[in-house]
Amino acid sequence: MQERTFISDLGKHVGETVSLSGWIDVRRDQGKMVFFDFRDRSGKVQGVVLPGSPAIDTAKEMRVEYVVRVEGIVNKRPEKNVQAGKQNGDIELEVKTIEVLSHSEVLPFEKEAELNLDTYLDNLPLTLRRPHARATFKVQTEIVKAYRTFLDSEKFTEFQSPKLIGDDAEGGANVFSVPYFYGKTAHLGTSPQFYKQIMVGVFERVYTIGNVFRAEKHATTRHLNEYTSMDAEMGFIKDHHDIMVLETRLMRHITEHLRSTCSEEFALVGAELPAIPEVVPTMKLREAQELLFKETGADKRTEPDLGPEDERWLCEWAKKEKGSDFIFITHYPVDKRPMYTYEDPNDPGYTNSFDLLFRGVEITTGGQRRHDYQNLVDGIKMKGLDPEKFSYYLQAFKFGMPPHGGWGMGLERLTQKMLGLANVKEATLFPRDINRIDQLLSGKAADIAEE
RNA sequence: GCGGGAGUAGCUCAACUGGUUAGAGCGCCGCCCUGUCACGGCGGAGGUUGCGGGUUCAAGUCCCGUCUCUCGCGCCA
Repeated sequence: MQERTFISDLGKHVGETVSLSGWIDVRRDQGKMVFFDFRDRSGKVQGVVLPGSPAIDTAKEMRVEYVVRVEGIVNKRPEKNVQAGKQNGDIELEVKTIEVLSHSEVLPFEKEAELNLDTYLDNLPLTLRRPHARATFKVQTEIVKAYRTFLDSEKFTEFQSPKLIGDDAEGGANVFSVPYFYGKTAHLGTSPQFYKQIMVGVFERVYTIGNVFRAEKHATTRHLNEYTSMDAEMGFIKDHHDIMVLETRLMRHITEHLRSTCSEEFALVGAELPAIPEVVPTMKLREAQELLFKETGADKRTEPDLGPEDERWLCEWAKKEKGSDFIFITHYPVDKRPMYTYEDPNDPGYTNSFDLLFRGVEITTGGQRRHDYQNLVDGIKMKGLDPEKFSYYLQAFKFGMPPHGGWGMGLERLTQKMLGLANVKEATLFPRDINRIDQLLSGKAADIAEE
């Protein structure tokens, strides 16, 4: 049996007999002869089964998505049949034998057409094979790769954080519970926050990429009940600006990495790489609200946070006025941020924290943390929480914790906005939402069990 | 949880103010086609208009209820 040749390599084998393995992407039956587009992980090529070919009877039976092993001769195409600008547009495979490795039922949707989100999600095992989805997740893979490469080069240490958490010490209601041993209840982690801070005491600079879980019944284009959080935390900072500078460099690195690895995918999806200057526009929350008031008349100056509409407006402003798809908003009020957030000594009541907005949506929250033990205990008490419940976490701070800070970044949101996808679920392989937990059963949670 | 929009063939959609037998494109099946590349031509199958009730001579269309999807808000990444 011939060794497998990948479709992208066929150009090097003109005149030779080769064997390729893959899927039937398109079938064009001409009667006496049949054309196919074959697809494997490396690309596509046209195959032609000529009238006298021993494969002609089999060819008539072939259907889209059949998995086949094909032997044939790689031929240059006649001049008039060359398809300029198309992969393998100058060659084709003259098919001699077709071996069916697997049959396929008829697809329940149109292969190339736009699909409703519902149809797309209900058919993920198939719809993920579509070029648009493949491009999306190729880009996502490269984002993660670039994230790692950059932080590794900055001497960060990657670690794995637990997903089963003993108690929801912060008291949020939005956690999933799971039965644990001896009648205890565990929870699915909503953030690796405490662990990464503890790890600063170990390695100074750490990052972790992992899934987190939010039991919120939200129904928006930017929320998921399970998402991938790309966290980082670093010691020996002066304040939150050190973190913002590093994150800016990181985003520039990711952008350049995508430029060199994913230009085809961006073209296919119709997206543009982000514009990111060396210095990303930055303003305090109150400055942003003033600007909003001055420019639009919308008075949000007493609000403790920005609404989605405000975030979209600020991003448009940053793009138009500063040529940036990104904007940092800093100094959220103390009572709007978690108990570990560092209060700005020069701006009491406000924190050394920031959000990074990208194309209209928050992709990052970050900031400087309270590193002094007593200061952190005060922060916990100020939130009306019980320091006793944080004793495990607090140990790290009793024994010398450097000034530090970090960020959490939503991978799916970043991917969504990079590619201009309408819904974050399109940037998630197997998204979990209020109804969709697993397609292995009948598809919708509501069908599986009543609450 | 609250507020919009939507649900018609396998998919994407159409059906003006209620009015014959609910249509189209794609897909599917059959026949024809030796250069197609989203092949083409001819023919065909396929519908309890989400579900339940109501108004009416007459309901895909109007009303009530219900389920589902989707978008926005809250919360957040």
